[in-house]
Amino acid sequence: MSVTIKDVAKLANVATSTVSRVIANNPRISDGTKKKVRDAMHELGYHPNAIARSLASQSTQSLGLIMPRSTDIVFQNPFFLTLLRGISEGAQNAQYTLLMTTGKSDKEIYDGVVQIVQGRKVDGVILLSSQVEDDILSYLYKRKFPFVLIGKPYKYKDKITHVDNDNFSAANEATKHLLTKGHTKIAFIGGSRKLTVTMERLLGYREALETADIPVRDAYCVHEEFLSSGGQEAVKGLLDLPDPPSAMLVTDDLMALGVLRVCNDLGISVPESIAIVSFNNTMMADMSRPPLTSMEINTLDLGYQAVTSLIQHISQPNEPIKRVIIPHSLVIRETT
Amino acid sequence: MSVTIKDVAKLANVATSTVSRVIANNPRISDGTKKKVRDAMHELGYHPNAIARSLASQSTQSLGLIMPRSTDIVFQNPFFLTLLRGISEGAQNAQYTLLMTTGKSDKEIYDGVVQIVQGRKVDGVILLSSQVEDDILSYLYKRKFPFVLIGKPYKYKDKITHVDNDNFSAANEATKHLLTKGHTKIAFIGGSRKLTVTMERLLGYREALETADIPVRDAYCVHEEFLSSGGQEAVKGLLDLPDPPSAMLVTDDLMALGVLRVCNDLGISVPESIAIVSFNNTMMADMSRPPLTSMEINTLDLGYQAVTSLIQHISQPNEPIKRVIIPHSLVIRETT
DNA sequence: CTGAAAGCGCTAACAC
DNA sequence: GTGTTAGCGCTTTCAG
Repeated sequence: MSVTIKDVAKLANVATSTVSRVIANNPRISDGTKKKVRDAMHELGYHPNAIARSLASQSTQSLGLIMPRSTDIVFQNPFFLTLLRGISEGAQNAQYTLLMTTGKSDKEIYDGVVQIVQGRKVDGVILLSSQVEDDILSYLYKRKFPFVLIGKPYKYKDKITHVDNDNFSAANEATKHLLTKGHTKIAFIGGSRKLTVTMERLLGYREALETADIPVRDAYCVHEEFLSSGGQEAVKGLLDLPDPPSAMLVTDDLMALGVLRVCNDLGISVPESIAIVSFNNTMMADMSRPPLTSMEINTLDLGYQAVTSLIQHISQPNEPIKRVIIPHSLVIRETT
Repeated sequence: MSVTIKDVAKLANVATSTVSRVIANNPRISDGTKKKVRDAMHELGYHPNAIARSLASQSTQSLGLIMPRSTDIVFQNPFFLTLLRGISEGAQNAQYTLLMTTGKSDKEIYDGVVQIVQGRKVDGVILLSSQVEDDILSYLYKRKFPFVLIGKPYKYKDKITHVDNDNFSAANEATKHLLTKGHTKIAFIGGSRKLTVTMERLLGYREALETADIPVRDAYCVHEEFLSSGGQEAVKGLLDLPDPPSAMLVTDDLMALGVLRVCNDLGISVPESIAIVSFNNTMMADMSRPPLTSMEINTLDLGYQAVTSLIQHISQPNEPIKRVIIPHSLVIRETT
């Protein structure tokens, strides 16, 4: 097999425990032996076995990444790529590696989580987005396993470290932007009703309308997947209405792109006939024709802060639960 | 601590080795004891510790994912997201989990690799793209560590399992497409010259021109990063030429989008004044205005086949080295 | 400041 | 079929 701590100990004429201490850079070891041991390591090309270390020290220097939605969907959205970039930067900075589990069905995903959590393959877990009834979240919470949620928990709000935007306000402001543009018939195209983020944004949207004394119409609120096709479906339904909306609040750029495409195909001019405000402000918002007015939610930060909070939570489990709110800002382009 | 194999053994009145065998579903165990042990596991809520298993069995059921380019760049390109989807599907199907290491500098990335490889955190590694002189590739090759390359190795071609497109032919066909459209002044906008994929495509491009008796001009060949900004830089330089090209072969959609943007800003009509053929056929090719003619390289398959090959290579190390070529096809849209 | 020795939780010969 | 036992490679008391 490969070279172990024993070989190093033998060559350096010390005990294995001393070698171990040198690896951990224990200050109680004299500089002399430190050098001796390090030389031996070099000579043998020694590199510590992380697995053995993990077993003995009960820590892995890995973080789990859980996507509680089918990978089919998540992996098609550039939003996720940016989030991943933020997460990976944070992990890299703290010398953690990332372990991903994925799955197509809820069961597959859940089993994957159990495997890495109970299998102790990770020191903590990042949960991307939460549902109203979230099995995985409950599982982690009950086991008291360190985790951070990107999004807002439905239950145990002040018992779960989470990183989120103020989605109520963001949607509220986005809707108001549309109102100031003179729109009164504003539709809401959101993701699944099971997601807390969707519900938050829906509330923000409703509040804006109510404040403006505009009745909220159920027919104007549709829910689809965060895909271009989702946006297409949604807008088709809305345009078929006897009294179609003149503006739409779309909670994802990819969906908005679908909306835009349908409008384009139907010869509906944007923003003249239909105004659109979108969410996430991904690269696509800037690239589309016309460029999308989109809510910047600072996705990169969302990911980065999530890892940072998680690592802090792991190293100081007794610190109080943290809640980080990432700022948002509307980027106005040409669809409004 | 949590419940271990010993607790199960005690409750079921068997030896730990028996429990271990039940976990591995060893056929030599009688159905009776199997049931007895499983019941005990259930009762205690036992779940095997993956780390301990790994240490004892010298296998982790994890695969490493190495991005040999700065994450800043990779994580901005939707191409990568699709690749990741393919990889993750393959891994999931085979019950492997994915471990990602990233880094900003070459050194960071290299150190990350050493850490997971020598640290034995993974059973094998997927290397995304290769450079002409590739330290990481050499390292893995010399250590005889199981890995698969997505792309073409510069050295040891038939000693390294790799999954790739026929990039020479792909670029060749793309160029010929432009030639048949009547273009003779065709530029090449590619990625870094260090990447084998760039060099392959450049060769395919040159061969097409030479066959058509068109001299290859060095000024027409530019190399930039796979970013929108890279495309913008490139096209600006080309348009400043005394005799600017009328068509461009761009080896990435994101770059092509940058090209398109500059053309748009300058009032240059596409495809009338400048024709563009791009590569990768990501979602963006379809979304851009005008939609990009782009080379479909079946990115999802590229990722999926890579994992499959790697897993096979791990389980049967003595099988011959495999080389998988994923087909390509030009998707003609409105930029040519 | 350093060494001896007991484990971390599991697997895999080797017995019987 | 099942138990005994010796590790996997490292960390961490406890001595000294």
